[in-house]
Amino acid sequence: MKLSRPFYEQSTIDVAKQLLGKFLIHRHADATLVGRIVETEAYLGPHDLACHAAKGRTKRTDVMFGAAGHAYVYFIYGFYNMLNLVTEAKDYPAAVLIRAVEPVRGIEQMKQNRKNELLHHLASGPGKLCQAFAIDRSLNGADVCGKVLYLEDQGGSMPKFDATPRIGVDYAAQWKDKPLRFVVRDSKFVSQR
DNA sequence: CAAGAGATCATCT
DNA sequence: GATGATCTCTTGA
Repeated sequence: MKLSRPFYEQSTIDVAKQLLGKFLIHRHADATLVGRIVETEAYLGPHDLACHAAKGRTKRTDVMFGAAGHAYVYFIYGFYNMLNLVTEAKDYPAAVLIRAVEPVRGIEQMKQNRKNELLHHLASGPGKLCQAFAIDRSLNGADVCGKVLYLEDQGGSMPKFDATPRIGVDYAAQWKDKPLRFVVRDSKFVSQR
């Protein structure tokens, strides 16, 4: 069952937790790429110093201020794209970063995209995931309740997970230690280093 | 195995 | 002109 807009309109932390175990699907060219989400991070809004929107509304963060259920894709370090899902109400800038998935379908295509044969190196990090799933800034602002890029609940209970501080946000003062990163317990497909 | 550097660019000051 | 929600490779022990 495809996740619809109201799912993304919930509180960002709830969305981040509930996304664990859901399936990310990208219908791209000939291939359908599918992965099971095993790691997410919540970026809570304008007061969260680790959230890009803490610096205000700019061209880059504009999508986060829009309606829930859209993709916020941005480019960083000159190399990598990051995939986020916009949450909460319109004009409230919050999002969930998808950090890692377990490859399920389209694995051959992912290996080609990544130029890497090892299953647990295909999408075990936000930059790798976008490479494997052929996600770039052309998808920024895309509706994830549509037909190209979307998420599915395929049943089953929510996996057991741990909450830890977010990665790479040491600059965020008192926000850097908040347990807003959620990882599926015992998954081999979470981000590595 | 851990640590460090380099790659490379959109965005903001 | 600086910097970052990263990854890979190289180095050294």
